[in-house]
Amino acid sequence: MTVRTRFAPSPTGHVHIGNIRAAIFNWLFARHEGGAFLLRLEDTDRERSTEEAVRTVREAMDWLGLDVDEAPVFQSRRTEAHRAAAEDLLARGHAYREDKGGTGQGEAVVFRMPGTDIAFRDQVKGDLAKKAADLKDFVIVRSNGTPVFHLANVVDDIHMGITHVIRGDDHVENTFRHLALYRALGAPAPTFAHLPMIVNHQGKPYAKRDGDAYVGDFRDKGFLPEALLNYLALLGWSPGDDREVMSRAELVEAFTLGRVVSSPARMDPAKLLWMNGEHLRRMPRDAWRQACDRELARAGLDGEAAYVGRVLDLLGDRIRIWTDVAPMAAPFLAEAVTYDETSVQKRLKREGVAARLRTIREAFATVDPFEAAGLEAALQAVAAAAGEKPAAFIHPVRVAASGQMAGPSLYEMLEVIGRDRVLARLADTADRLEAGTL
RNA sequence: GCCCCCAUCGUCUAGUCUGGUCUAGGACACGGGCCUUUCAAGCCCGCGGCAGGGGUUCGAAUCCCCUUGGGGGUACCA
Repeated sequence: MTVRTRFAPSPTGHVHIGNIRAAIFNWLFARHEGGAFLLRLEDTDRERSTEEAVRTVREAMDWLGLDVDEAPVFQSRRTEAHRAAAEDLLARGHAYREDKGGTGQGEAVVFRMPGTDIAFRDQVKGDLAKKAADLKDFVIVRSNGTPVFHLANVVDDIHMGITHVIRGDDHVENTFRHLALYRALGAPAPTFAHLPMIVNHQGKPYAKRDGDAYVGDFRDKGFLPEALLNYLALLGWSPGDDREVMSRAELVEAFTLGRVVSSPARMDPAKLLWMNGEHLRRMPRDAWRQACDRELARAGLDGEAAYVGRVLDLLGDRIRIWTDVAPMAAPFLAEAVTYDETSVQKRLKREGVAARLRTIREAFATVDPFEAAGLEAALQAVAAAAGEKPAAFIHPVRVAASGQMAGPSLYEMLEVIGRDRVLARLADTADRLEAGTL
């Protein structure tokens, strides 16, 4: 039998990473098994379900590369099938009508639990069982005629031919009811796998309004989809060997439900960032370049292609996330320097720095060609003549020329920034230091 | 309250099913060193864990029980 899995979100807003991880595991399993991965929008809550939200879900999936094999099923269009199933259950004595809870709003359709213990083997958690006494009858169609989640979910999974239900473990209790429903409906039950929850950086469960938790936010913050996919796949699953940085293909190849862990995992932004850097470094050079150019354009920075290429080469591995590109490249592409406050405090606001900047400016002015080797020699000579350590010049020069105390090799950086701008910045910084306007 | 699930370094995990090869391995983070007169990358070193208590056994991270802690469920929500 061909494997068929599905992701069944209710499109009520953003997709947070707990949800998308369920989609990722369903997708990985389907791809690993050579099966199909489907999407069902559980949009029966008409108040909160919007087209906008549906688009958000699909964008998040597209971005992560979770391709769907068949047209998505909209649960709201399957209401008749749900009601028909309820009628069938009623007709065969598996359900009854009752004003449960005495709402006075009419009678709901209530499913009759079989009165037997129910057990199943969860692919992640192992054998799970529930006593008949702990299993109560439940409403499947409200008194206003709308189907309840449990009914709709099961009827649609049967309709879609789902063979493996892979979902969050907040659904384990529901599974006993769903199993009873499958049996009453005369359909074979799928295999179940319940994924442990994932909690945020503070160790709290992801709530509806949890900043930082939406898939779109990760894209906006400059993460690579491959990195998020890889990181999330490793939250609750491991390949069994020491591999961590894995490509999409490697993940698909290695994924099995048996290796999913059963305890909850905490999101670690630091490790995600590290992983992003790893994937960035493995990117094909031209794609990397294109993405960098896009980042620069977005920040309103540009330059002649070859020159930008030189700058980017200089930055290289220092870029760990797309949002690093613009601020790191700015000293090379923007006319005005943006001074980093900490760097200014630490390297410029020191005794004698202004004077040293003027001295080194004089020396640099005579360096021709304005290249790394000559600049280094000049700086060494100036330091020696002044009886100071090179560092006394190196650090202030770096901040004066780039605004930051971190960056590429100093002399190469100066060479790329160019004579005119370097000399101007050294003079300007000395002026501002003396005027106290820095 | 009742029912269910979970528990290895700060974090993610390997190891648990099929007790010994585990004086518990890897990764991120952190500390130190090399490199670099910055930062990043790379390399080396270090720090750090089987929640607690009882059993079973020649032997337990691995099996059993209890406790504690965390999570989920207990809707005419999904």
